[in-house]
Amino acid sequence: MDVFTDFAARIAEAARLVAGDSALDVSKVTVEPPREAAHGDLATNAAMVLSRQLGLKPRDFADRLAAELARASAGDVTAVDVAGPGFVNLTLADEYWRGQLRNILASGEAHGRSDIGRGEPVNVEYVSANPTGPLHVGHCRGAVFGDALANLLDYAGFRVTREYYINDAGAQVDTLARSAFLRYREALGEDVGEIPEGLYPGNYLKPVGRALADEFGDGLRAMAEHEWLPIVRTAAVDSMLAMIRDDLAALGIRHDVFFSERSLQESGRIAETLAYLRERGDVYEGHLPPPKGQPQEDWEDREQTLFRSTAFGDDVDRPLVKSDGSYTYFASDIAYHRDKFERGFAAMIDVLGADHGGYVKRMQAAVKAVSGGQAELDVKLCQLVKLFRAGEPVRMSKRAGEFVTLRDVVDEVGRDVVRLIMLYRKNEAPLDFDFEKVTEQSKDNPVFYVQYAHARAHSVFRNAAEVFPDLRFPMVNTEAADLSAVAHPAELALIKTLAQFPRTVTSAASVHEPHRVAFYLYEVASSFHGLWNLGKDVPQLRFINPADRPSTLARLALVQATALTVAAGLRILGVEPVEEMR
RNA sequence: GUCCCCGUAGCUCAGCCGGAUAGAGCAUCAGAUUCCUAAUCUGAGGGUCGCAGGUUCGAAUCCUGCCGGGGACGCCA
Repeated sequence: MDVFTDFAARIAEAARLVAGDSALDVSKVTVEPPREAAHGDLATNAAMVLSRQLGLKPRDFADRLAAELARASAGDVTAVDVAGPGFVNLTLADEYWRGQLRNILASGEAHGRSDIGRGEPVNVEYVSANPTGPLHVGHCRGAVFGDALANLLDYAGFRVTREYYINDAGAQVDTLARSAFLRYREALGEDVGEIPEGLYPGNYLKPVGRALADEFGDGLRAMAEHEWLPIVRTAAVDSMLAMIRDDLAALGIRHDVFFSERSLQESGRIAETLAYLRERGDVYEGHLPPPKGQPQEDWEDREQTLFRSTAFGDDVDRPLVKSDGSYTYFASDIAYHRDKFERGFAAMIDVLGADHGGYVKRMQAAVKAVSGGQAELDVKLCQLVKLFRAGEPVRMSKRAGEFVTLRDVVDEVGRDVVRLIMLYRKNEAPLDFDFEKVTEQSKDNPVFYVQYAHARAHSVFRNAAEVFPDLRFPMVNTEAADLSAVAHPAELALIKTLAQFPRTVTSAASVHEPHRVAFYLYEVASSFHGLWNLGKDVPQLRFINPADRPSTLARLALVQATALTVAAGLRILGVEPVEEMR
């Protein structure tokens, strides 16, 4: 059991005993590492939080709580202090921390795994880019974020489904089809000249045209558009999706479900959903005030089909049917999220670009409406990534078809670099991505700093195996190891940092913020590199001591716990923990 | 006009479901290598946490209003 879970239980028990109330509500009690190391190893706010409901002064309750904790945990706790407004600070015995080290080693690759999710299903939808071309760099961040979040939730015990919504029903895929049809004619030998404005100019449609020519010969050319368009559209969308899957695979991303918007329409699910909502009074015919902001030339007042999102916290009601009679994107999305709910997801997460900020309230309103308040949607918005090369912004022109693709970035700097850099920032903060900087091999590059900690640990193992040829990775038999040589404050500090991993995972998972894991890993790396360097000043602290096998084994246990913690964290982020960097 | 995000050290950013003297990296300055990888480490200086109120034992963190930056606002998805 990790230290925080352990002592949360002990403190709750002590508090109930002192209060003489076995049903005392301890939900607001926290156990955390104090900011100041001088305050000990653990601090709890129990006295401040509980004293009011007991009619006691915080300090008085704290004194009694401290005495009880000192009594009940005598072997594990070396000091209990009451400080400030009523904090109870605990200092734990070195042997307790060595026990934590033993626990970490026993957990092995599963260190930090937890069951706070209790196997509950969570649906994480991410990427969901239009299937009209290759993924560009803008998709990168949401892709990596969504994937790491899914990993994180999985590690915290949720049953995660990774989902991609294919927008294959709008006007854009028709444009795609027309663009592909042009390439088809080109493949048949026609000179099509410049790709007209409004069609997709990219070369990536040429293979689609070629494939159509191979399959149909010039058979499509004789058809009317309404005949060839569905055929070409299907072929083009399928081809784009295959390309997108390839791009995602290059980033180490694989979705469980690809969900087609068109399938919703064709199965009548949208109409059915709107009927359901209409029955409940959440869909009605009405008028909307003109949109504010940018004046819209072609706006005209008309009666239309609206979703009563204001009943669920949105600012205005939202249209569901366009003037041409087709459904709005929002209408399909409502049906889609209803489908998620009916597939058993009460917890949904959508990862979107920051430009979709205006969409959040209505979507959350919709999820409430279609689930009868049973489901909750969290929308994670990812801010823009600005590309730089040696400090100079990289210019892109989408119209000319000149944009940096996700593949370009991955091919140039590597998947691990892309992933860790994208995750080394809060999702809603903008991110500068400099091709030069992110591949720099120095400590100001967190990718290398963290990777190197893991590689360095394995370098130690390799060296240890030369000194003690019977040893091989994993170096330490957990049960048998005598850890008493691990006693220096810097070594214990590293254990304390490693012991925070489970807590980091659960808190990051519960707030849906994978970047916390990335920052934590940097902290572990820093503590480890520091200890390594201490071996220069204090040779006895070196991990490998040829003259002293027992202490070497104890140190190797610490190094191994570090390596497996870093590896576990990196795997959550989807980064490969490398064993050597030369 | 309304809504969302951001505003913390010279720079880039953590910390934000309330906790004690607000942290890290870069940059600056001063140091460490007969060494398990110097791709590293140690130390120093550097702050009205945008501003003003409020909530409370306690606010960078929660609430309200303002200022500044970005984004969104029926028939794009």
